Order: sequence, then C-alpha cells, then structure tokens
Amino acid sequence: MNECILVVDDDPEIVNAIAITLEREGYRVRRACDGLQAVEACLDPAVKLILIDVMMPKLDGLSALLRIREKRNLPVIVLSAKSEDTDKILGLSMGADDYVTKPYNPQELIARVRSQLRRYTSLGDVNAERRQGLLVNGRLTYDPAGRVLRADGDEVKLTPTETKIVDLLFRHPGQIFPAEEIYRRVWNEDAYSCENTVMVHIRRIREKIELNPKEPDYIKVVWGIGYKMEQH
Amino acid sequence: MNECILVVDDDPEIVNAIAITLEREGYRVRRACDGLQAVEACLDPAVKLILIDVMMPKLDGLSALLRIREKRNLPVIVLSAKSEDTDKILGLSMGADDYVTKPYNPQELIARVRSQLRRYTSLGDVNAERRQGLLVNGRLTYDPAGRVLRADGDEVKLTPTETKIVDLLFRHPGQIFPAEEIYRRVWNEDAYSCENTVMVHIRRIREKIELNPKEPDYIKVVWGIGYKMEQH
DNA sequence: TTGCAATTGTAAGAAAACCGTAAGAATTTT
DNA sequence: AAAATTCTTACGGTTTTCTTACAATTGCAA
Repeated sequence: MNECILVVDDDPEIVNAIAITLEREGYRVRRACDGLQAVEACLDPAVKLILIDVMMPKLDGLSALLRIREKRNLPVIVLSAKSEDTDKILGLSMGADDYVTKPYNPQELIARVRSQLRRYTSLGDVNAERRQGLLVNGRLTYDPAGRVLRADGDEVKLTPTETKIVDLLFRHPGQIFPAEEIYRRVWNEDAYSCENTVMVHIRRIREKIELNPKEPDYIKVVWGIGYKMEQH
Repeated sequence: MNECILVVDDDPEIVNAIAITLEREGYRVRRACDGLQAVEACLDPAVKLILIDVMMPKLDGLSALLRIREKRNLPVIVLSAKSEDTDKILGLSMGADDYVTKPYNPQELIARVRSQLRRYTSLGDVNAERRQGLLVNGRLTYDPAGRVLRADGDEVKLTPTETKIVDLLFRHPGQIFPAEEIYRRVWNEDAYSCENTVMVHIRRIREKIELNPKEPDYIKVVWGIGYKMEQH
C-alpha cells in the first residue's frame, strides 16, 4: 500500500486535486508539470505507476510516455480533457495501459489505479524478460542486438536511417508514431516540416520489406495520426 | 557475491555513480578512466565483468574492448550516451555482450550485470576453447598459427600487410572495424588520414580471395562504419 | 653494389549509396 | 466537391567507398 504514483499535468490545480485523491487512499505521490520532469522523475524506482496528461506544452505527454517506456515498463494511465479530439488521443495513447477523461470521477480514477497496480505487480515486469532476443512478426524477424532485419529468412539491407526507423517501430509493435515523433527520435533533433522526409523513408522501407508496398502489411499508416508496425 | 567489476569512463562522476550502484548490490568495483588503464586493470583475475564507455579520449572504448578480449574472455557491457550516433555505437559494439545507454536506469544496469555474470559463470569460458585451431568460413580457411589462408584449399599468397589485416578480420568474424581501427592495429601507430591506404589493401585482398571482388562475399563494407568478415 | 621485382602508399577521378526536397498523383475524410 | 493527408516518383547534392595509375620504398639476388 506504500506505492508511489507519479502525476503529470501542466495545470498544478489538477495535479493537486489528483494527488489529494490518491493520498487519501494511502498512495504516495510525486508531481511533475511537464514531460521532461516526468521522464526524470520516473527514474526513481519507487514510482510504480504514472498518471499523465497527453496534451502538454514542452515535451508533450506522448513523447514523454514513449521515453518513459524505454526506461521502465510502468503502467501508464493517460488523462485527457473530454473536449480534445478523442480519436487522436486514443490513437496516440495506445502505448498506455488505460485512459481517463477529465473531469474525472475520483472513484473511477482510484479503481483504475488499483486495477493497474494489481495487474502490474502480479505480472511483474514481463517485458524486461523478453527484452532480449529475436523479435518475430509474421514474415519478419528483427534482431535488436545486431540490428539485422530478415524477411522470409533473408537479410534485408537497410541504410542507417532506415535501420533506425525500423528499430523504433519494431521495438514498439502496434504503437502509433506520428511522423514528427519518428523524426525527433531518429534524427535526435526537433522536427520542423519533416513529414515528407519521414514519409519517403517509410516508402523505401516498405519497398524492401513489403510484398506489395502499395498495400503494406507491416508498416501501416493510421490516418491523421502516424505510422505503426502491425502485429501479425 | 564477491565478484569484482571494472568500471571504465572518462567522467569520474559517472564512474562513481555506477560504482555506488554496484557496491550497494554487494559487488566489488575497480575503476579506470581511460582505455589504457582498463586494459591494464583487466589483467587482475579478480575482475569478472567490465562496464565500459565506448566514446573516450586516448584509447577509446572499442579499441580497449578488442585488446581486452584478446587477453581475457570477460563479459563486457558497453555504455554510451543516448545522444551519440546509435547506429555507429551499435555497429562497433557487436563484440560486446550487452549494451546500456546513459543516463542509465540503475535497476536495469544491475539486472544486466547480474544476467551477464550468471551467463558467464554458468557457461564458463567456452570461447577460450575454440580460440585455437583452424578457422573455417565458407570457401576460406585460415590457420592463425601458421598465418596461412586458403581459398578452396589452395593457399592464397598474401603480403605481410595483407596477412595482418586478414588475421585481424578472421579472428573477429562478424565484427565491424572502422578503417581507422584497422590502421591502428595493423600498423601499430595512430591513424591519420589513413582510410584510403586501408581501402586499397582491402581491395587487393578482395582481389585474391573473392570470386567477384566487386561484390565481395567475405570482406564486406558496412556503410559509414567500417569493414567486417562476413560469416558463412 | 646494383638491378629487379614485389610491396606499399598516395592521389585523384569514378562509382555507388544515401538523403532530402519538391511536385504532382492518389486516397481518405468532411 | 473540397480539403486534408498520404503516396509516389524523380532529381540533385552530399558523403562514402571503389578503382586505377603511378611513384616511392623495400627486399632480395645477381
């Protein structure tokens, strides 16, 4: 019952309100008001769950979430205002474990937190185990250690940039990445009018791994949101 | 639990931070701040595992790693800053057993250290056994003792310089060596605008061992990184 | 010592791989 | 139908590697 929960929102009042709700239930709470703080705060091993707003200034919730996921496989519950584009939020939040709209119902929030913690602590850090080793997805296998991608057993020759994109998508199957996010993570710089660049690289990768690049089975587009590696 | 771990990084603060993390888990720690010290320190048989930064001044982590590997077959975990070119690092670190990015997550670091030590002590020094003897790779066989290379059974006449390069690549199949690194290890002096020299020698070797030197099967180039001996 | 052949290094142009951009086509949504 | 989004292709510029020729050096033998 001594579990610590990280609450992230740019509005301090909301953070406070949530914190009070959680503390009344016996949880410890850490606060952060933007994505950068969140990434840092989550390194504290005491933190066992994260509640995060997706729509934030600076490093937004999605980017933060992805970065956090790289470091620790914590349960993440996404918050979002009801007014915000539900589709978009949902699309982006696929990496999250649950999803709560603001204004939230305290009872419901607690219930979901409890549920996630139970699931997580009973299951343990499953992904940590399978983090090593070959990733298999239909016709494709990817060896993250050697950065070698194979299609039907044959090695696919990828350029450095292509490799980085494949690596990103393969390590997060099913998760949707906006072109902007892909750019940030592959080029390590801020994205500015880069969508076309990413798109062309995606095209070239498809040419190498898809049977029919025009109707891709693996690197799929999610309209208005981004790209994802389809799981087979 | 009394195992000794060698930590190598040019930043003393990082060495310290890692050392504290490890010592809290009951490991003994030795420190080194550059590659030369690392090579020396690893001669101590108490050392059972090495944590090393790849990007270091003086003798960099890669060179040190290779030199260490020649002396002792220890598990090596490579450290690198996330900002550094991931492709390059990964390509160069293939000789390592594992790979951790800075800023590192202490939990994860410990887990990986434990995992490597477990694997190593249970498996024992397997590679030491097969280190001697004839190296066979597809059409090619290489006798490291007599320094004789054969292609389809016929001896390939190599010049002294060519022999040294072949020896290096054959002893580390699959591992990528930048031209710079090849120069350092074959000529035993610092590399400065040597890429062309190495390239020409590679060309001449290819002419002698490849069926089609323009599309080599054995000595392959890895774009933007270096050369490697492909395993068949 | 001298001369020859093998070896080695350098330079420079050619070729290849890679990357980003632009612009029009195609597709999906509204 | 209009707007937004994605696809597709082609091209130019850059980087990296390849290739070749030639000059310098070395080693060996006459």
